[in-house]
Amino acid sequence: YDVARLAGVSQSAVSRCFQPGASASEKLRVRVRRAAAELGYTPNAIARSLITRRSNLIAVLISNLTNLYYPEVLSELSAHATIHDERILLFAVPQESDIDNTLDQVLRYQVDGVVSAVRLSAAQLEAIESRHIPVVFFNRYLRDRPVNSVCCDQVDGARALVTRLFNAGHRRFGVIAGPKDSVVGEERLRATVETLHELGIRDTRIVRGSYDYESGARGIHELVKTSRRPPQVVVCGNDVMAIGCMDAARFELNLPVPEKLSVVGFDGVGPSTWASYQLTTIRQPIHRMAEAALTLLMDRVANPKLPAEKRVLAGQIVEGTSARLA
Amino acid sequence: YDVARLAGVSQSAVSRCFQPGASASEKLRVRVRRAAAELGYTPNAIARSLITRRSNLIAVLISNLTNLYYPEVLSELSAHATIHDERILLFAVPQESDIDNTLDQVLRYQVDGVVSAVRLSAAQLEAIESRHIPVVFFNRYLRDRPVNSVCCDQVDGARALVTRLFNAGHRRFGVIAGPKDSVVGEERLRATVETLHELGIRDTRIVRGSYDYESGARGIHELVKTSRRPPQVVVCGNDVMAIGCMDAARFELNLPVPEKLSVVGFDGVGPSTWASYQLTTIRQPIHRMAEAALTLLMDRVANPKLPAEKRVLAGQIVEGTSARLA
DNA sequence: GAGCGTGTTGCATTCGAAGTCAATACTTCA
DNA sequence: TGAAGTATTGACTTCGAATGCAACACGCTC
Repeated sequence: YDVARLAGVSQSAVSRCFQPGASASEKLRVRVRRAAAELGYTPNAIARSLITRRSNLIAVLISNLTNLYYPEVLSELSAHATIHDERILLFAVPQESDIDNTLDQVLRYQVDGVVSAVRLSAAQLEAIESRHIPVVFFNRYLRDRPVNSVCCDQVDGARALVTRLFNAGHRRFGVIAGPKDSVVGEERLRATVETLHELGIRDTRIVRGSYDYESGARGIHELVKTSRRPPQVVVCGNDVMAIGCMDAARFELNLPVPEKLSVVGFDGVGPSTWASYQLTTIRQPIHRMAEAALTLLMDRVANPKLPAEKRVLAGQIVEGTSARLA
Repeated sequence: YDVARLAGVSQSAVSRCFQPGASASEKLRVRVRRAAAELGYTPNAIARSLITRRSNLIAVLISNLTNLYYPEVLSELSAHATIHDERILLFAVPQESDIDNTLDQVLRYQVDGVVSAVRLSAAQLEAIESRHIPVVFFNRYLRDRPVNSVCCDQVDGARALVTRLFNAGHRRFGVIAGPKDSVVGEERLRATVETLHELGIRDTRIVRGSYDYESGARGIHELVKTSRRPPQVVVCGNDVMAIGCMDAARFELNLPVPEKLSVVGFDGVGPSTWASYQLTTIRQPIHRMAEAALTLLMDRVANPKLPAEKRVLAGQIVEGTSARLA
């Protein structure tokens, strides 16, 4: 401010010129703005947030950026953060193990809020919230504790999809599930298995993957190898595994999709619509989810006493050609 | 600090306990640390950077996160930033138009440096550097001005690849190039065309795309439609367009790849290795490039007087099955 | 023209941490 | 034991901006 002060005539009242609500005459505003422009002055957000106690920074915790799904999430989060005049402090957590170090950094930067697409323990969550920093989980939550979260509905979509697959005549189901530590993944798995039970199908084979292409390919190999007859349909924990599964089925196992094998996925990422796959999947309304996450967060910034809230948005079945649904 | 001060006995000397180089007795350190732990104290990075004039924040400017290539870049940048004890302030620029607003925010946050994967005008660059904030371009640079940048070599890779395609017997070439504002894209286009000229091929058809799947598909349609005979090989400006091109050729134009049409791309993104594509491409050493970018940047933070430097890393040809190279 | 209300502006303080300098405490050696 | 030297510590200032409060100016009414 010194600069502008010397340039113009007044002093730290320059501050008011850069704030909409402050009382400052139009004359002063013009003069100050001109001086600021001349000296190339830019307000210092760091200093401002020191006194304001608002950094306009939101920490986004994401695990694996190469996962196709997360970049879309990040992109949407960024867009909505901008709307709320917040900047994104990105933490790409390499290993679940060093989350504690990451969280330490999050706290140091006095962020206004945290959007976490990675798993946090109750203790870790508590460490953040005890600083009165609101946290919103993205497609995650904690079982034994109310938390703010935005999720895509797993259950309804899975039930509907499985039922349609059943009605189309499929009887031998296989599942390539995600890792056990994914709460939504487990929910989806459970919904699938339960629905099959209700339909009278009990011998569903389940293998685990890690949400990447290779584990989808490994998964279908395993399913084929360990059963007398290959499955007629494979329900995959996400699109990327479904794609890996399709490729392996077609090119390595001689199981044309969808003639001999139906494959369905989950997420609705970009490549699922590519002509080679045309995946039948459940698309997450990422745009809406990001919007909800930011709104939830900013509401809690404005009013910290709001109770925890979980918003569940419905996924939408996208009918591709990777599964016979007729 | 108040907290720790009240808890322990001393006052702002607590600061020294959290710095390695400061003089503080072991006894004090222990006592302070215990008090800090008890009160859940975390140093305030904002306040620190106000006096230190180091925010430990690096702005990363990225245009289109859904582009497959950029998430990998971002992931690597993040990893290397952590090594240098820097955090990433992410700016996903939606439109080239409002870069100025974005840059204004960058300046407000007193970032230590900027990594830009988006196009900046000379004036915009000047606006940043006049604040003594070093800038490193990622796969971009300015023609008429020396700037720090890390690029993947376009020319050598393109020449080698085109020559091999020629030697394999291809004569009718098509190009699906990127948009004109991409400096590296233009360089690659030029290298391709020049090499073809030297090989005696002058009637290469060129169409423009926008680096996404659809424009790859549109591109091959256009190439086929506007020539008497379809090209034997298509050189695409990036992998995603190459994939779009392959799918359209196979499923819409009845041009099996690689039997009737060879396709090559550029980048080496994850999906290029998927069994459906097995793209022949030039892989960018993203890990090394990110490392170089951060090193370049941090060197300039430590010593602002270092001259501009451009680091060009060689791309590596990945031989898939999408092109006959024999 | 005095009194009053409203709108501007300046002064001084505050945020949390770092660093300077001076004042101690402690160590070592003669 | 005392002097010199070193290690540790505290008081105070600084960074840049925001804000409460006081001071001031202006316009209005009676």
